[in-house]
Amino acid sequence: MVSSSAPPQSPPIHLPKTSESESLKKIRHTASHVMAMAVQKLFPKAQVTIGPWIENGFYYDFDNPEPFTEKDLKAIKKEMTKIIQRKLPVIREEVSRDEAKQRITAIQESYKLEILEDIKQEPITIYHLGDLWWDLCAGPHLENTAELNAEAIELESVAGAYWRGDETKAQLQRIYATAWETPEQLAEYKRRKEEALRRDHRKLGKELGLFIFADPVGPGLPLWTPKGTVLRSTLEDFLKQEQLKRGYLPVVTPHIARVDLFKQSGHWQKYKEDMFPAMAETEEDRANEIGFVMKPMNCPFHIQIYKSELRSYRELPMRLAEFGTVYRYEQSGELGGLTRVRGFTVDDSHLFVTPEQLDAEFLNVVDLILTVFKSLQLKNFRARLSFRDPASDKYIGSDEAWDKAESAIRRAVETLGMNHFEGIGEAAFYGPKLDFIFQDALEREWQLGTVQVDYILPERFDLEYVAEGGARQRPVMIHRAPFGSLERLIGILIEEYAGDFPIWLAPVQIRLLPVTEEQVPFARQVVEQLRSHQIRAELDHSGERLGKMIRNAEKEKIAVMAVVGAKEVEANALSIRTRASGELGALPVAEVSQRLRLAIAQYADF
RNA sequence: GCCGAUGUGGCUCAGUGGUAGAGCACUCGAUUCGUAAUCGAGCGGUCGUGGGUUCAAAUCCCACCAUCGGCUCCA
Repeated sequence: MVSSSAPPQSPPIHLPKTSESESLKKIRHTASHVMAMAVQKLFPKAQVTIGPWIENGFYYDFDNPEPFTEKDLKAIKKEMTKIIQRKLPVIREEVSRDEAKQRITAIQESYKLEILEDIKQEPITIYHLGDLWWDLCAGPHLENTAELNAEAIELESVAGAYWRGDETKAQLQRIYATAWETPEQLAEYKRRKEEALRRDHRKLGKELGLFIFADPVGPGLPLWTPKGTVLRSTLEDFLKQEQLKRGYLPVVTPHIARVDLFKQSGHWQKYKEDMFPAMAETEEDRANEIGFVMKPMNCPFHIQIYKSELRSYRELPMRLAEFGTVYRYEQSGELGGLTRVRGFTVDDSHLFVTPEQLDAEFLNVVDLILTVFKSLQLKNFRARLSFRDPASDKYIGSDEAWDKAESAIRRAVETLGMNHFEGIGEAAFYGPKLDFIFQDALEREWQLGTVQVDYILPERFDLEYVAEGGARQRPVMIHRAPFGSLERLIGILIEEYAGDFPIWLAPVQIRLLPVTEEQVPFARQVVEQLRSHQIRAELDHSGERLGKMIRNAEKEKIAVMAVVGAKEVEANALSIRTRASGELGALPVAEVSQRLRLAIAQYADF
């Protein structure tokens, strides 16, 4: 249905996350058991594994010879309703480890046996549904299945999932479901999911004509339309200005380089499989790994520029910056919209600093990143200290270098008193990071900005500077990208604004709507006048009626519309209508121009 | 890469074995119009691609490609 008015406002229904509600925890634990029991009733060959709650519902992983279908979900739901109606008491029982083992062996559930081995404490708790079904579970649970409301439960989707999240292990069938206290809550949850779909950047990107993907070009390789390119370059210009103020030096480097460059940096050894295959002239070259590859990162290039001359301590910190487009061969199943692509542009910079400058320079970078987020009105992010996993061998460099780098990041975060959490195992292979994590419309998390402290690449590339007094010393590198990826940032921004960009970012800042053809010459002249002030103005010359032109502008989410009729021509004025506030009445052309320029300069509304 | 679903004109979708449909968009004509759709006509599709089954395939089967939901991965 198409409606011109805002949806009717009903009293808001509070939807807590599972972690915030004891009641939902019980409901979802119990619902998950009921679902597992239903599945085993209908699919006797299904083995149960785990079935935890998640923030908006729960899932359960089964090992079943056949994947479940949509039809199966309906049948399972029906069976669950029956179980609920049987009013089975949920009984908690404590047993010894041996007892638990015996019982599991008796019902031949091999996955459960593995789970039992992981449970450290004793006694082991078991929850029964009447005397018909039981599962190892820590609880808590409802007291009776009848406390579940079958009308407030929905089985949402099936998906493959690896046992223990390990791709070398068996692939299980996961059923995602949700359960609430009341059907009204379920309806509200579904409404919000649909709402989220409306702001999905893939949908809006198509509707607003910002970017496309083309089959002949290839997956994960976005093409930017004129409107999308305005967005991109506006963001680029904005950051370039900020960087200019902070002493960054622009550089430009090529898209490809010899394999050797990445052998020296370590990328080839670690990420060969994730790079586009090398371009080799002969099969012999290919066999010897001689050739050129698309760059997966910019750092080795910037390092070459640093190395091209003998550097003095007087030149440091040296901040080399570039919007560098990189190419990574992401797994096919991982691609999605603009958030995960195979070619993307990093607002990259590499800072070469003395060890003494490190702390201050790190703080400068974080300050820049926070300034950028503030200007973009991005508030909903979390800062993650991405450190190495001591148990993994995927890193290069000495423990000492890592310790130094990690403590530098920790010091900076403490100095700033910034909210943060630690992500062990989230570090880059050459160093720890401070990452800024955002959510998309579907509540999936993505890394945007990042700052990394690196003692290791300077070592690998034998970087030096001449210190005061003449001694050769090794600089420290900071890798940083406030946007992270321009593509991903734009994806997040589209969803954050739901397509309603602030004026300074909007591809079209004002559209003139002439009431009849009579006003077209005047409107054309006004458009030219506004454009001469760097305002992105355009004219609707469709010849449609006013109502239709407004409708089109609204659908395209044009923030400021200017109606031009006979009266306006007479008064050298524009009747302004904004998406946000509706009709504002007639304003002199000069004032409209002035207000637009102010809004643009201050990242504000009209 | 793995599991599952989906793929019909530019867009949104209908069409489950018998000569390809609708709305919007686009083009043309009429209308010159004041804050979310003026009326009429026309153009447009080898039904993702390639094989197969059949007298006959958008529809059934196989493979591949792409997209979506997950899993795994993410320098």
